[in-house]
This record gives sequence, C-alpha cells and structure tokens, in this order.
Amino acid sequence: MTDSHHQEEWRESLESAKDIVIDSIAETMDLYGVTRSVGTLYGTMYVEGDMTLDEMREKLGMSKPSMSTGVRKLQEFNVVKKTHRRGKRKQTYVAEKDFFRFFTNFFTQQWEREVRTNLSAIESAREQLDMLIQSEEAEASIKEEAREIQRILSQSMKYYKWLGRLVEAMETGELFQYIPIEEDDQER
Amino acid sequence: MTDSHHQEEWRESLESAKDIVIDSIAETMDLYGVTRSVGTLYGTMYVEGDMTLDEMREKLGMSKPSMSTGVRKLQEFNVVKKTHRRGKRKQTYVAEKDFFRFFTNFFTQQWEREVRTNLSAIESAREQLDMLIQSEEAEASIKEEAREIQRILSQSMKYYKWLGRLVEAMETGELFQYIPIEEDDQER
DNA sequence: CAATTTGTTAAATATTTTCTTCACAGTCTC
DNA sequence: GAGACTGTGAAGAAAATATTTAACAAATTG
Repeated sequence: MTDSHHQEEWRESLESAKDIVIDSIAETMDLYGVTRSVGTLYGTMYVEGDMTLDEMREKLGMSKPSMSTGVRKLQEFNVVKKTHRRGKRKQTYVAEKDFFRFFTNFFTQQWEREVRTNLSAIESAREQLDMLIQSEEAEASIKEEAREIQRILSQSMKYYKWLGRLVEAMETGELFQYIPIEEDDQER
Repeated sequence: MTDSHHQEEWRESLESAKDIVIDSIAETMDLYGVTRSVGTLYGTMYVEGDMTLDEMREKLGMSKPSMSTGVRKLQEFNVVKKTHRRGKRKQTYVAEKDFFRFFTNFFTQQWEREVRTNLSAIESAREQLDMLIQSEEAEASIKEEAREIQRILSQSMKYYKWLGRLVEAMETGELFQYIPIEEDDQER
C-alpha cells in the first residue's frame, strides 16, 4: 500500500471539485433569499445523491435538528423530496437534480404567492379607496390622491395577471417551446 | 371647522390603504431575499413618488444612514434611480413604478450573476475532474465518481445556457411577445 | 412489551444582521 | 471663505436569525 497517500490526495481533489460546485450553488441560493447553509445542504444533496439526516449531519458537521429544519425548508421550496431506501429504516431525502425543474418549482411557488398576496392587497386597498372617493365629505385633494393611487394599482394589476400567465406557461412547459432547451454540442 | 376631525379620518383611511399596498410589496420583496425594511422603503417610494432621504426618514421613522444604505441596495437591484428636483439642493430618488421593468431589471441582474458564477465554478471543477480522470494512479472507483459528477455538470450547463437565453429574451422584450401583456378590460 | 432508534420540538446560546448614533468630508450659499 | 447642510462611513447597540443541546414522541425491532 505504498501509494495509499496518493489515493488520499485524489480523493481530496475529487471532494474539492465537489465543493466548488456546492459553494456556487449555495451562493446562488443565497441570492434567492435562501440561507447559505440551507443552500449548502441542497448543493451537497445535489452532488451526493439521496441522503439520510445523519449522513447530512456528518458531511456538513452540523446538528441533526439543523438538518431536519433545513430539509423542511427545501421541501417547502419544492426542491427536495422524501424517498426511502428499500429495507432501510432511516428516511432518505433526494434533491431535485434537474435545474429546469428546480427553476420552475421554485419560482412558480414564489410567484404564485406573490400574485395571491398582492392581488388580495390591491382588492382591499381599492375597496377602501372607492369608499373614500364616493364619500360626500372627503376633501377634493384627498380624493384626488386616492384616484392617483387607483390608477397606479390598476397598472400593477396588469403585471400580476401577466405574472400569473408566466407561471402557467412554466407549469405547462409552454415556456420551453418559446425558449427552447438546447441540446449538448458534444457528448462527454 | 366642525368636520376637521372627519377629514383626519379620511386622510387616515387613505394612508391605511397605501399601507396595505406597501406591506404586500414588502412581503413580496422579502420573498425575493430583500430585507423587509428595504422592501417597505421601496413600497413607500412606489406609492409616494420621488422622495428625499429626509422625507423617507420621516415617513418610516428611521435614521438617515438607514435610508441611505437602503436606497443604495435598491439602486444595486436596479429598481431605484437618482433624480433631482429642479432648483432644489437635496437629492431625490425615484422608484421604478413599472413592475414589468422591475421584474426584468431585478431578475435579469440576478440570473446573469447566477449564470456567471456557476459557469465559472463548473469550469474549474471540470478541469480538476479531467485531471483526475486522466491520471494513471487514481483508483477506478474514484475515477468513476468523478465521471458521474462530470455527467451531472454537463446537464446543468444546459440549464445555465438556457437561463442566459431567458435573460436575453427579457432584455430584448422578446419574452413579452410570447407571453403578452393583456390590456385592461375596463378603464377605471 | 421493553429497548432502540429516528425525527422533531422547545429552550438556551451563539452568531449574524440591521439599525442608530456620532463623526466627518464634500458642497452649496451668502 | 465661514457657516450651514447633505450624504455616507465607522463603531457600537439592538434585534433578528440560526444553531445547538436537551428532551420527547412515534415507530420499529427483537
């Protein structure tokens, strides 16, 4: 076993290559408002395949509750799912490896929520403004400002409707007809 | 002035309508990884129009350095710009009111960065893995794992290229041909 | 059914981030 | 150019978030 030391080096080289990928994924997710350590967790699952909580804990050197909550967040974002290894008792989790699906799952979820939240806010605001505008007593200057807000809101409604359409186009895959996925130039 | 009290109430009603809108915008931006108070700042500028730092400070009841850094962040996201009121000394800032432009500016910037970061990470990782695979000494099992990572990476490259295309389609406005902006049903 | 093991909750702790106060540099005004 | 004002940087305080330890409930095994 004279070259066992060398093998260790190669192993390390492999791991460091993985880490480069993991870190850049984590940085991206950080950009998306996902905490860095949760991003690292996703990245790790992405390169390592399905894992149990204990494997994650060991790999990342963190506590198990951290892994548990981290995994839950990732599940909320629809980018990690439960699986099971046959015969095994421990629960395993698997990361979405297809970034196209990651993209659609993640943003669909986010944008749907945006649309819901804001449309309902606009509705409430409009009711209140309508009341104000129709009242006899309110001052003209206040009414005018209310009408101005109304105009802004009706502009923004266009946007939320459009965003809803975009989500739809992502869910149906329609978007990928418009902006197609290019195949690899060469096989590797 | 018997009904001055009533006017106050209408004024409050108007402000609370604004607040509903501001809060839902802030929540959305929170979703996007923008801090809640910065989101509130944007929302305020959105409904109030252009503002000076002091006006913001007063409106939000926060310190001026906070406003300063908040505005800077929003400028980094390309959703707020400097303006000036003619004759006035104080600098004013104006929020992007067109959500379509907000959307394109914000995500274009974010996704471009994602593509850059990850493509360069993939490049480094690939080099390292190539070395490993081509080496004489490295164990077969390690080489096999390296090749597996290579496969994953070349899959993900497709995605980043696609994302780059999407950004392009947003910048050129092409996307809005595929997913058109619907006009209002009725004028308000 | 007792004994282990797994995943999660709750409370305490640590860390990071945000915000404010204070200080200062650059600009405009007179 | 003195004085006043605007915007930003730095340091410290405050608040929010993330992480861990400890305890527990549910499930599985023998």
